[in-house]
Amino acid sequence: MTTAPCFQAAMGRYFALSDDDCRMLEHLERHTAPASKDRVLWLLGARVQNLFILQSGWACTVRDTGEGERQIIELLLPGDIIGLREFTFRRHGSEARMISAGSVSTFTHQHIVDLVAASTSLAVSLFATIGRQEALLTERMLVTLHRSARVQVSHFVLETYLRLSKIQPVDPGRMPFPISQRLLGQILGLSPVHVNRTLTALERDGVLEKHRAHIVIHDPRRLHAEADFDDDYLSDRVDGLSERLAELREGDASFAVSRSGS
Amino acid sequence: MTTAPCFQAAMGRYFALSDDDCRMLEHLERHTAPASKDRVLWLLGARVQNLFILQSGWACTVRDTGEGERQIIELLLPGDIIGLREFTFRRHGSEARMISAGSVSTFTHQHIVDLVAASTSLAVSLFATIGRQEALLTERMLVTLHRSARVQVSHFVLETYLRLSKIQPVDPGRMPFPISQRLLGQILGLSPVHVNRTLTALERDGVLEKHRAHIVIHDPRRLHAEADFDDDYLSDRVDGLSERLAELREGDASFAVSRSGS
DNA sequence: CGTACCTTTGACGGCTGTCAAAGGAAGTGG
DNA sequence: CCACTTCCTTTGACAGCCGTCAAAGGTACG
Repeated sequence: MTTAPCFQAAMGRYFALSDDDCRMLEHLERHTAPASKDRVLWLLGARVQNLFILQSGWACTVRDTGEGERQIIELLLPGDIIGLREFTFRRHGSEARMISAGSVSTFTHQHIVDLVAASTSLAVSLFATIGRQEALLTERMLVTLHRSARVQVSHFVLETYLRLSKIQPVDPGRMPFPISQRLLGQILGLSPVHVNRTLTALERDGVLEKHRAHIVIHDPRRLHAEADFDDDYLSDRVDGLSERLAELREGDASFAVSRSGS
Repeated sequence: MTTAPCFQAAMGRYFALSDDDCRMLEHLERHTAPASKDRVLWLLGARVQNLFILQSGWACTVRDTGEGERQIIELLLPGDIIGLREFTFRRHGSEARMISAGSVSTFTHQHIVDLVAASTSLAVSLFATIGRQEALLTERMLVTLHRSARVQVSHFVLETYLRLSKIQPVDPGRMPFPISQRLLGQILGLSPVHVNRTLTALERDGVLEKHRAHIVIHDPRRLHAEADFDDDYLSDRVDGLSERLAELREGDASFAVSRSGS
């Protein structure tokens, strides 16, 4: 039951947080419990209530698409917040479940409102977080719609490698990857058969080597080229907002004042 | 230079806004100017600075995908805010441009910070807005990855019809639709040739009839079936948050207080 | 009246899905 | 420690949706 401030680190990626901000984030991570593989965090159609912070292990949100097919919408890694995109909805439009065993912190959607009310910088950090998650989704869509299966697989592996590297050092020669070929197909919208053919080809060409729960990246540069990768969308850089936050903190409410009515 | 409170109406979809909130939104819509067809609002890679409220006309955000192909990421209709998903980024990961002539209100990303600082209910409404935009993207991805071109086209037309209907009455027999077949292909990830074949088939079967700038929906119910449509993701219903906002407004900061202690 | 863009149609090819079956690897219970 | 079950991986054959290429007709606009 570690209380590694996983989420604090993630939220602090965009700009420095105050001590008060950190205390509030700690509060969110207070109720942490282990979660087994395949543990369901919420079901499709369930009333929105709880959000989660993934402390360890991998998770995903997923939708069934008629005819028994499933599509993974987002892959969540440690430090990610689960449910932010849906916290203003009445009911969940997806299912959320653990991919591997791990642990999650639980809190309610009303806590998010409290956070937003209490701290502008945390609110903006949440916008930054949701924006990054959406950028992942956008990039996935671009790749799945316009690139071959080979590029898709390469792109996803590299993206995941880069995301993981942000939260912990990762050895390209042995990167954690608890994703079966079937699941990989559900992430990319490919059939498991074709995923297998693609992986076999990538292994034959010495690009990477997928094992049951890890991947060997033989040549990161080669993979980068295979994936035709442009990593702008993974950037945590924010611009011009921290300055504005500082001004607001110092009482310059030039705009905010004008609201309360002349 | 109308000051139709287009955006206020959109922001008020989730829960009632106070007079102060409305005044602040008016402020955002102060600088409104006409925008011609194909007017570029920002370019890929440009520094993030301005956001826009689409007062009239249609717009989109778009990405080039190598090899001269383009993918429309989101379609923006009157009342939509343009740039919210990227306002915490340093540079734009997309291009934004007008699809048809219209008018837009312009303000800076720092204004969003001011808004969030000044009003919790507006901040939460912004989260609701960004969440709905992301839901559109998710649904588009599910349909494009797993359904035939026929379903994709039907789904998109119906979705657009329902979105439009939320902001103005729409006659199914003559719905505005300033989208060329080429553009429709860029939205769905299909070739213009195949879009044409699909539309031809849908017209032959009496489902709809696309003209240069409008669509005739012969039988909405039939279209609904063709699209295998589930409109949950278009819901504006929010749950449990307005109550919390009211409590906070009345000074109940039970959570916010507990943060700084024990 | 010409230019540019949009729409339409046909032929052809390929990437990827489906179906089917067999071999492996991991976990379970006796 | 072994049988059994279940899931994952692998391979082959075949089909189909959709992209590409090409060309012609239509429509708006200057």
